[in-house]
Amino acid sequence: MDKRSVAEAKRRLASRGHRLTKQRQAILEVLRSSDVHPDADWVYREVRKVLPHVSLGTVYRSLEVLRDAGLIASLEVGPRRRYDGNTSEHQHILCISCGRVADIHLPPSLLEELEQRAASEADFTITGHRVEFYGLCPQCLQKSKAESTE
Amino acid sequence: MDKRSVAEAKRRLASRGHRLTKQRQAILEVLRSSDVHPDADWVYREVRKVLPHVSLGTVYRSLEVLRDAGLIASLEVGPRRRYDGNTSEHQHILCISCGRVADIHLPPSLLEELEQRAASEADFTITGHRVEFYGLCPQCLQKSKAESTE
DNA sequence: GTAGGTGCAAAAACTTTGCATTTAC
DNA sequence: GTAAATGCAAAGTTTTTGCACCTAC
Repeated sequence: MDKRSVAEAKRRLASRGHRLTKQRQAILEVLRSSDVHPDADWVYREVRKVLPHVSLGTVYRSLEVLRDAGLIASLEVGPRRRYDGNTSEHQHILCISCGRVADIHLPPSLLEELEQRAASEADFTITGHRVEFYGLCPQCLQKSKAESTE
Repeated sequence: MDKRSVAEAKRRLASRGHRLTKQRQAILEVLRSSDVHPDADWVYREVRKVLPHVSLGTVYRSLEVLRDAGLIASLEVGPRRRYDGNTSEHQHILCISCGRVADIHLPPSLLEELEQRAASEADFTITGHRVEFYGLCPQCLQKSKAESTE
């Protein structure tokens, strides 16, 4: 993680009364250098390669703090909570066969229309949305095709 | 639950090698007569009013079987899995303050456009989507307004 | 009659928490 | 220096499972 990123992370955490510890920095680095959208346990196992004594409790606590500070994002595709080092607005698609998650970028105008429609339907004040897709990734599609022609 | 519904449930379950037990029928009735989008434990407590000896394990197993048979739907807004007796295509909005879930109906054309956009972005074969919103329900909006003017 | 389902209780899976000690600022 | 954070372990919450007995078909 470069100097600028460290400073920015420190700033964002400090604004909420938190600190950038080496554990949190390691978690950030692990998440930002991967695109697997992992769960807490995966992060824990990766961080332990760098900080062997980190605890699972710290990973859970740090993921929450980092997410509240807007430094990472969380998603709930599937049964357990997963995390994403990429906080820019984007959507996900989950492979129903292998569990892999890929990124998708929908046009902001379409998302805006979505929220407007929802707002006019419900009496709610909308603060956010979640748009996810399910399907078969190219590899699993191949596999299922191969199996059906056996 | 009327005769027709029972027959339909029986048919759907039978097609997958399952049976319509009195426990499953009670679970279906509880879900269909409510719009709270409850979790397994709520269903358990409701069903126990009718069948006092039902077990939580049976509720979990039945909810899965009923969902796989298409007789109910599940949603993952929030930390635990919730269920919906209404299986017709619709979306949900979750109140971030009180946890209440309300139904929304987006135009099919908009959802279609969404899937088409996603399909053209990812290499996946899309089989489904999940569109959810977050916000404040009218009651909680009132409350937060009242608090901020205190 | 029999495959599928149930109740019960134990276990698994995931996440949170209390506390003495350490550390970032 | 001190408030925040950590490691460790224990506990909490939600969900799944093994098994002997039951029941829908």
